[in-house]
Amino acid sequence: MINSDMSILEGYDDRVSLRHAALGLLAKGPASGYDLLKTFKSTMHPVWPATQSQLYGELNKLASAGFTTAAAVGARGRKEYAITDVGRAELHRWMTSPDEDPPQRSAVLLRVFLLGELTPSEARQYIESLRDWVEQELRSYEEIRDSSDWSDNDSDFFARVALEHLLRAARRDADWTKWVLDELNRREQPGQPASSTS
Amino acid sequence: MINSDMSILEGYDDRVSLRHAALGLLAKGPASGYDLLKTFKSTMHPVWPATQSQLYGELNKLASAGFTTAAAVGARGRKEYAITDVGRAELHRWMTSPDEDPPQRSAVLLRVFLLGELTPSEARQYIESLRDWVEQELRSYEEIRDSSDWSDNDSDFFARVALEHLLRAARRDADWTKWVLDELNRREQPGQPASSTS
DNA sequence: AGGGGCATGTAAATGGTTACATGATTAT
DNA sequence: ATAATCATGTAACCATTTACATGCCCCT
Repeated sequence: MINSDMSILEGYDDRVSLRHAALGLLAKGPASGYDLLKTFKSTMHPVWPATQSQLYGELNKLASAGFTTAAAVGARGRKEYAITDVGRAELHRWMTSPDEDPPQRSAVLLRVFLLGELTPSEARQYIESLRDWVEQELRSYEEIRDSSDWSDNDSDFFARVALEHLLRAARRDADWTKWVLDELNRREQPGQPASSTS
Repeated sequence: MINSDMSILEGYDDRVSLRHAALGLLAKGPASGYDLLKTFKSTMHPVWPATQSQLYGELNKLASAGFTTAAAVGARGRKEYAITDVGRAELHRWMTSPDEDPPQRSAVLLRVFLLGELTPSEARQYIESLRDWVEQELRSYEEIRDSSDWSDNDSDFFARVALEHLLRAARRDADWTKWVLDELNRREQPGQPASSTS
């Protein structure tokens, strides 16, 4: 009744995602805005960062929509939220319909695309600092991997799978920056023919 | 006078980037909104997509800010924009200060992180369709690589470098989905011990 | 004459960021 | 006491998306 027709079909916006990030975390267990905020600033940061302001707003909307219940109010005005059946249904709907995820934008790629507007030396410097940055990022993910104990439950397993994605992305980016620097060298060498990069 | 102090220091927002995408394209040569729109829908799409509405608005702001001049008005009200010296300075400033790029969000990674909320079969299906999707993406980038003739000028070179990034990212994502499917199989095999994924 | 492509614009809604603001509780 | 931490909220601004709106030029 309540769950299947109207509440989902009206006023929804498929493109939203902090909604689903919060809902997803609440699916793992009840929590307050303050609790969730800590998760968004740590674990979730490389996946779906959120500010305090936005999170509290979204949690209120989630409750108004019936996706969560603002359960007990604890000390210091703490509001603990729990996901409802309607909320689980909405989460499930979103998880299984990745059709229109928000478009990806990359400031890094944009800069790379425009690197011809800088001097060769500036362009090289940009790639070099990018390399340093992604290597640092890689090390930080490796540290997370090595300092956590990953058990075999679903939650840890999929967190590990997500981390593996981040690790591989950082490795590839580091390799790519080195490849770019090689290509830049090759272009600057006068006698050398340019390679045709398979 | 006009260029150095006020126009740049007031009302700017370092996080903006469609501004810089448009400015960057205009740095390669004068163009109209309509011209740029075609570029945003093709070449720029995997880098920094933009809608018609947003682009026209931004072009007007760019002109008001003195970063471009709305040069000759041609047939059918066509406005051709050209970058100014102030505009080049602003582009340069942005290109060499990547400090605070907008934070990255990945709906894919978010779903992966929450995959424990689906049944094993649904989770597997999600990864499988992701694999199909990224493989298709990879093929489309390969086609661009193979059907263009990349000359040695800066513009082509850096476009090729950006494309290489997209190619490697797609390959990496495809490999990663296959790794995830292997891990899922391993978890479902009863007698087999789970691998500890280096 | 009429259709298709060229060409620009505006309005409303939403998501995200920054900054501001307030108060309660716990530990020192 | 008072500082740190817990805990939530609001207001203003900006970027982005969707939908609506308009008109000109060229070809057949």
